[in-house]
Amino acid sequence: MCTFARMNIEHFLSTTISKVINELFELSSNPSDIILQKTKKEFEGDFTLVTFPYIKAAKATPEKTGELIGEQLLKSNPSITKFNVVKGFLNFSLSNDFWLNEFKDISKTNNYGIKAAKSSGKQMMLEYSSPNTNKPLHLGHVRNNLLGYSVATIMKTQGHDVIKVNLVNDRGIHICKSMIAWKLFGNGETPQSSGLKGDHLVGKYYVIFDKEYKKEIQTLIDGGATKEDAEKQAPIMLQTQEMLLKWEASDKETIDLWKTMNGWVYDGFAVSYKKLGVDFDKMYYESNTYLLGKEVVQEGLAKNVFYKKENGSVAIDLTEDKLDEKIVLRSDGTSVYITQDMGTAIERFKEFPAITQMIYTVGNEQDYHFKVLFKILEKLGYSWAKECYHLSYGMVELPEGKMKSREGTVVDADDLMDGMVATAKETTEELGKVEGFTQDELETLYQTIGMGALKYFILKVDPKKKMLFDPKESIDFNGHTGPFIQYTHARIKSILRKFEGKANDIIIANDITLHDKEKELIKLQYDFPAILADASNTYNPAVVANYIYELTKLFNQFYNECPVLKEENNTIKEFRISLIDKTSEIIKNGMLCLGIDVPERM
RNA sequence: GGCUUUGUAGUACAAUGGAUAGUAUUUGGGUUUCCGAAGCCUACGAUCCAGGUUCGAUUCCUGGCAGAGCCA
Repeated sequence: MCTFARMNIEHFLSTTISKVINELFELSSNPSDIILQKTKKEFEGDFTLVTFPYIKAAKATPEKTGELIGEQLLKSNPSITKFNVVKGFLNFSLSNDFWLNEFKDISKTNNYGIKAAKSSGKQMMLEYSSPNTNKPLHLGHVRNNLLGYSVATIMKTQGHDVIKVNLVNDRGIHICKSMIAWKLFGNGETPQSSGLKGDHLVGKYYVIFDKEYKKEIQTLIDGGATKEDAEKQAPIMLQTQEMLLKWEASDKETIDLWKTMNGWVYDGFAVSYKKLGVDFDKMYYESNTYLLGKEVVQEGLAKNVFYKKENGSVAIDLTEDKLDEKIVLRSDGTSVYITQDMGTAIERFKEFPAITQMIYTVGNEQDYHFKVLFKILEKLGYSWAKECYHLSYGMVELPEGKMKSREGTVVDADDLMDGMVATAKETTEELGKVEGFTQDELETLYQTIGMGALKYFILKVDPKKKMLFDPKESIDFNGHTGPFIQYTHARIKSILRKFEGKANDIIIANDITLHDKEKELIKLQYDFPAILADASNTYNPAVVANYIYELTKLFNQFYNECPVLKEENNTIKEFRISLIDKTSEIIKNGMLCLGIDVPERM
């Protein structure tokens, strides 16, 4: 019964309760109708049943109804030892032995809560990062990368085979802007000659383009041109458009420059990705995929899903679906973004026929775009369209509002990460607890703590919501933060190191009376698998982040009240060692789901 | 202008339609001869406004107000 109960405490309680209320009140409820919740801390009990829904059938007050059900529960299941009623809430407790047995099962399970790799038989593809090769990564990309990586990791804990992919936007007019500016003003500057990181170097010329473009526009306006004309006629813009045409015509010189500059960017990105700790199973490049989708337009026309307009462009009418008309092919025959997205999706499902989900990690500014994309795919008759999901996340805002690259208000990813690591170093040195670390270990530690702070700060927020980042106020290392959790993990490991024996070898005794905090820890540990499943189903790392914080905080409370190494009763001491050993494992695995490492010492 | 979305302590974040709305930070107080004080304990402080549905609304619906995004 124990194993069964461990997997399904709620289920077995619901079954019991359903039976009880059916008998008492002549109802015909199913276990799935029973709404159970965890009892709030302020009240005594483990689980709570809200009795308001049954007062009519019971023909009694909420209090009386709770009493009736509670009495019956006590009789029907020996694991239920007591109950209390507060208004319409029936709180009941499970026995000491029940929870102790619960922990025995948990402690025996290696990597508790995490399913074996690829055990679910489901394969899915998750796209994230998707940078442009005309500028370095900034804070917005950081959120995207951390979110995508974390969701992929969380889904892997459910036994899914997750293919992480990156679709690099490596072509187009914006790429040509950097190229033109470099050609005109670069004097042959390279990452080697200037010591600038490749992506930053290219980004620099993107900014130079913009400045020059504005200057030329102003000159034209001063010469009497309208703003609109000036924007079209600025020489540097004409040159850029010419360059794009040359690129599309595979002009050798243009392609060579493009390859060279993109190469610089990729070298730069590789460094940033490594610092971020993210990786990909497959790279896609828009220069290879941008022509995809044109056949799909023909297909759509043949199926009468698309129609030709008078000016020759091709469109789809989505007004019935509360969306607008969408152009899928311009009158000049060139495709738009959504055309290549359609083509790319179709290609991917051909290439990976087994995938059951296609997840796009893209900011919420593209909500409409993805609604349209998925709807079009559905109308074209692709059955997998319903398996496409837009993992939409909110913008990262600064105190003064949105980041704007042209106004120089972006928070650069590399600067941010370096700053965090430097702060970690300062703080660690101030606290001075790192005797015996080698220089390499110290560098790793600063990296771990600094990145832990940054990653946790970003991932603890619900992805759907926008979040605020104030560069002037450095990210905290105390309280609800990554370093707090890392520190707690290090403390536990310190205790375990001092324990003369192996936590794994401990056989937990049967006659232990649990301390309140011990019981709470077991109850919270029990939740871990459900937390991971929930986070996976809702694509939400914040669920894991907040859970791990709760667990960590609870451990600290426990540790404050219950001695471990100093406990004189050996049975209790060993139980506690086992309890904190499991706690540290869950903290570690939970943090790994967020892409955060936890140190053994800090 | 149309569509989407968000409004919770000074600040930043939580809360399957449920109990006295949690947590961090800030500020005040306490805590270390004792397993790691980046800790623990304690105090102060909030649901944008007006209706509606419900036994019960931060949550769902309608209308305002404010911010953000998308589309022209």
